Amino acid sequence: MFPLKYGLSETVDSIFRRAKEGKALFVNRKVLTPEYVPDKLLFREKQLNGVAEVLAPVLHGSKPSNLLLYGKTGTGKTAVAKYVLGRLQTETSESKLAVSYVNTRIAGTEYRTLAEFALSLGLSRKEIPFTGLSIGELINRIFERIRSGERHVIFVIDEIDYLVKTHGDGSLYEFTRAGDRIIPGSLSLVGISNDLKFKEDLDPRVLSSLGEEEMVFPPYNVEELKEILKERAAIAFEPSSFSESAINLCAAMAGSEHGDARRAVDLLRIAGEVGEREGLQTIDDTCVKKASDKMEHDRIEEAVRSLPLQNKVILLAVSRFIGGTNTGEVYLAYSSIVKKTATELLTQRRVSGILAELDLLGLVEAAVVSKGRRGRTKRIRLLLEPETLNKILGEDPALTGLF
DNA sequence: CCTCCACTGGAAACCTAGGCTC
DNA sequence: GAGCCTAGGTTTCCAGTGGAGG
Repeated sequence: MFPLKYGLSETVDSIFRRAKEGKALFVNRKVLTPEYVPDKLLFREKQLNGVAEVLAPVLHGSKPSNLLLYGKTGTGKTAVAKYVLGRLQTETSESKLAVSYVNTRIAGTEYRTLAEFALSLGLSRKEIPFTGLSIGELINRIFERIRSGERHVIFVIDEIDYLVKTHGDGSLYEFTRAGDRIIPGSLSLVGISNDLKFKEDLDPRVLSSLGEEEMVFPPYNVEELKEILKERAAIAFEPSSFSESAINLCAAMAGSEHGDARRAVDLLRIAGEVGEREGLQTIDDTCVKKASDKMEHDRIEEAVRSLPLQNKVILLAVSRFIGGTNTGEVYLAYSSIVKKTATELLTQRRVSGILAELDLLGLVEAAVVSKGRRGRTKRIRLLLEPETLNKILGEDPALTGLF
């Protein structure tokens, strides 16, 4: 085998040894991932039946009403939609039904949302290029596809509020009045929204059509979260490898946010990973607390890493001020850093905008304050450790010279 | 009560990189 | 190849503003 040349191998060995000796806690880790849709969804019977009732007409060949699902994150909207659609597809083996699911925030733009929809209808990459088509042309191709296939299409638009907020409701308008243009096929929309107020941004004509049927998903309470987690934990983990109080803590932490089941499940999974890594026999409260810290830490690291170069430089400029500063000072610092890189200098207007974006990501706190005679500005404070920031920014080849 | 600072944030126009049709 | 389209990031321009100091 390999000679033990490096001191490091000691640790690698001990990690492996610990992993071998330590009991595996997971039997089925997948059960605790966000993609998993359980066989039965607890505390959502009403919503399940409601969605099924609305979509059922498609089984005898008529167009179901459009449907809107509301509720905060982790209240089971997506799970319910996917569950019902899955069942629907097994009920109808024939090719007359097509079901598409797109998350607009993951797709990113209106065009990419529609392109993804088109691809899922069987249009090829050649017919749907990355760019170049107008939205109108894209919609034409989608409609033509539905019409010629004589299919009943159910299009689930997840995070529809994001689409409307960032790109308006133009394409929704087209969809809701497709009507004659796609006969003998049909198109039904299922919109999923985290934002209860997003209806205000909709054209009234779109709203009346899209909201033919509506359904609200209330947050889970702590007791319900406990039940959900117990159910999942029983499948995911070895028997008696988790403490009841760890489950309760996961439920309580997620419940205190806003009854977010996704967060509760993530928390439990990561707690399990922590326990396994430390070679523990059971998952306890400490694992959960560590998992919670780790999630926050990972989220921040990933957010910084995936930032565009300019945003990184601005973040670096912010980090030069301990205890807070304002837009003007950040801009000055930013200007002098930019000179040392191969980057273009942005205007203060743009930097101000980027600072607002960084605030939205939770990397920086940028609150607008008035300092009376001395004007109005944003009070800016870095929300992560400068050392963490330097470490991550140091990985960027375009910035290495600065450290 | 008034002024006036240091910006904010909306709007529109511009630029680049891609692709369409004819 | 000309003339059109898109997304997405940016610049330019500018009216608007909360409140400390006068």
